[in-house]
Parts: sequence; C-alpha cells; structure tokens
Amino acid sequence: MPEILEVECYRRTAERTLGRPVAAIQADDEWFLKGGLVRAELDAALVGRSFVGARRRGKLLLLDVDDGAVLGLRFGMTGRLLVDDAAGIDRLEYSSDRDDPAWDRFGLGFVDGGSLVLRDPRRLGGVELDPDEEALGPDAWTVGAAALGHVLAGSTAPLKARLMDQNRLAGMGNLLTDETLWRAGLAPVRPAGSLDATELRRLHRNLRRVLDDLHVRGGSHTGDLQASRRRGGLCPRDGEPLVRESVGGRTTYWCPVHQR
DNA sequence: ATTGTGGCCTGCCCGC
DNA sequence: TGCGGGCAGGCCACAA
Repeated sequence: MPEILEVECYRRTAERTLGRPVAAIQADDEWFLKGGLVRAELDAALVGRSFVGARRRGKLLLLDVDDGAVLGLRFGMTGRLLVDDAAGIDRLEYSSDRDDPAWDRFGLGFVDGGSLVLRDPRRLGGVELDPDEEALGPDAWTVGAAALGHVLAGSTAPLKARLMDQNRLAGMGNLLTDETLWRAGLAPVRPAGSLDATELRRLHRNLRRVLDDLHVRGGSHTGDLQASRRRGGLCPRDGEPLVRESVGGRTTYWCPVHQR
C-alpha cells in the first residue's frame, strides 16, 4: 500500500507536471472529492493554471498551483499516480496486479495532451483543495530524535498506534511500523511514553534506517519482516513464532522474544 | 483532551 | 465450477 516511500515516488512522478497548463478535469466520482469539494470548484481552481511545486507531507501529496492554491492527493491503500500514462510504482502490495482504467477516480488533462491520473481500485484515496497541512505531524522521514521523543512523550497509547497517528507523526503505515519496531527490538504494545532515552535513540535510528533501506529496495513491502507477516510466520532474527494481534486497530506481527 | 472501535470502499483468495 | 465470507488498511466519525 502507499506509505511514505510510495508517496515520495509519486511526488517525483508529479514533478513532471510542473509548468504544464491544465486543460480539463476528470472528477466524475464525487465520493473521491473530500472536504465538501465539488467539481465546479476544481474547474475554477485548476483549469488554465499550472503547478509550480510538488511537495509531500507524510502520505499527503501536495501540488502547488501557480496562484497559491494547493491540490492535495491521498492514495489510501491502493491508489497509484500515473503521469502521461506511466505509473510511478509498478506494483502495490495488497492491490490488484490488474490495471484497469475503470479505476481512474480523478484526473487532469494538460493542454499539451498529457495527463495526471489517480487510479484507485478501492476508492480509499481522495482529492482535496487547500488541505490543512499543519494538522499533520512532522514528516517521519526527516523527524529528529528530539521531535520523535515529543511525539511519544506522556502517551499511554500503544507505541505502534502513536507512531501511526498521522496527526502526531506523518507517513508511517502498517508495514513500515512493524518493520521499524521489529528492527528496533521494541514491542508495539508498549505504552508510547514508556521508552527511556536509550530506547528512543534506538527507535529513531531504526526508523531512519528502515525508510532509507526500503526506499532503496523499492518500497514498503521490501522489509526483512515482510515474508514472515503471515499466520504461522517465524521471526527472521531468532526463529520464534511471531505474535499476530490487532494493535491500534491494525493487524500486527511482532516477536515476543526480542521485541520488549 | 485522549484513546479505542467500527465502518467505509473493493478486489482477491480460500474453502466449501 | 460458482459462491460467500474473510481479509487487506488509510482514514474518518463517533463513543467512552
């Protein structure tokens, strides 16, 4: 699914649209328009204009319009971004291997004949105009150790739930969080505020490494834990059966031996 | 305020 | 062979 790594890939793909005037909007799926947005507003905001910046905060892709407006794109679990009919990601875990234009939920046509399309089989993504960027926490890829400590401090919520709370820390999805905690040797069910200074440093170091490593490898599904994230899976580090349980409302796999 | 739960959406996969 | 239930999880509304 698109987590922070995939959305960063989409952001780079979206840079190919910069400076190209928009000719038309395809927004027939009103479910996909969020925050009370209607098609006419998109027409008024985008047609004849062009994008001057492609930014990302967590899993939210932000396209800056040349008049200061901002188009926000969310990809849910199965959304992909196609620019000029070329996909930014070849394949998504948990998404279909098929590739059906019927799943195009939103699109822009450019004056030059090219296009930007958000293709999302499960319709969990969405489009928003001028999204509240500041409602999101700091970006997980660049967050510092001190800021990460602030995210966790004083919380009794499970560590995993806190790390995935986009309003506290933006970008972590289920797979990346399991991989990070597995590498850091921290139990996902620990109260978030219970980490000591050593554990916090370990978490921060591993968070950064997981994002760097898996980005190079090609996505959120390329972690060392991934192959064992199944019923009956064994810990790749010490061979123990992994615990499968719901933490923070998400299916979680973790090793009860080395994750403490 | 914080934390937890359920539902939304749809395609796929397994077992019958 | 077809069918139905379970599952995937990002996000949001709502409850406690």
